[in-house]
Amino acid sequence: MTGQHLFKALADPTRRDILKLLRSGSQSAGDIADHFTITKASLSHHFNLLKQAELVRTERRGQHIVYSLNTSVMEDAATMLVALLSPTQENTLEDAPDDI
Amino acid sequence: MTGQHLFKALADPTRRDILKLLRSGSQSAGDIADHFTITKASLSHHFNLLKQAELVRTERRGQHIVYSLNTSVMEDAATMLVALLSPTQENTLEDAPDDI
DNA sequence: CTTGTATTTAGATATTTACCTAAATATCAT
DNA sequence: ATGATATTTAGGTAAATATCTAAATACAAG
Repeated sequence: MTGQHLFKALADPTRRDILKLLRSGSQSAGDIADHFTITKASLSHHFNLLKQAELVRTERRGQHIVYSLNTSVMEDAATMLVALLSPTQENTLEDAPDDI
Repeated sequence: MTGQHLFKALADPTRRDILKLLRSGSQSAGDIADHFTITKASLSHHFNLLKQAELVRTERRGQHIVYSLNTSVMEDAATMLVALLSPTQENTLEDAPDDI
């Protein structure tokens, strides 16, 4: 996992709002759309990016397609973030060469 | 901490590479630039976005400007990510933190 | 105070992205 | 099969972003 898809998916406020919505339970694309002012076509585009990042899963139920959080990716994401930002023990700013 | 700036900053591969570099210690803008093929001007733009997200700090040392990770933001970021993706039983969109 | 080095800012361009409308696909109900 | 509903795909546009070159700023050393 490169993080490319993940962080890109998280970079958009609409997509983060979709994720927030889904925290309270799975919803169909149409139900999700009721919470937004943009068109369903635009939302579908966002759904695609969220799926690409594996942040959500889909399941068809008759006419509806139900979106739900893929919670298993959450730990990976948090781990990735920590890994990205955790400094190694040596070398902090204070240790930087004082080459003034 | 806005989340908007954070995830946007993390969405770009060059900026993530800058952060990875800084994990092993603070470096000046020029030293960082040696690891990339893009111009220093372009990198400066990326530095600005990383600063805006409070992912890095700067300190002037003579002619150099030394960049270092802002590690204090790391826990906030991880917490934010977990909050965004953790399902809840009763939360609605209104209950969700706005600033994620 | 002038010259050299380090970094940023300004202005321009190419690519990417978010959004829209319209059309296509999939399922359900009659 | 026909019509209605739900969702996605296609095609196009406007805004945002990454990048470049050139110019400006900040500091150090002579």
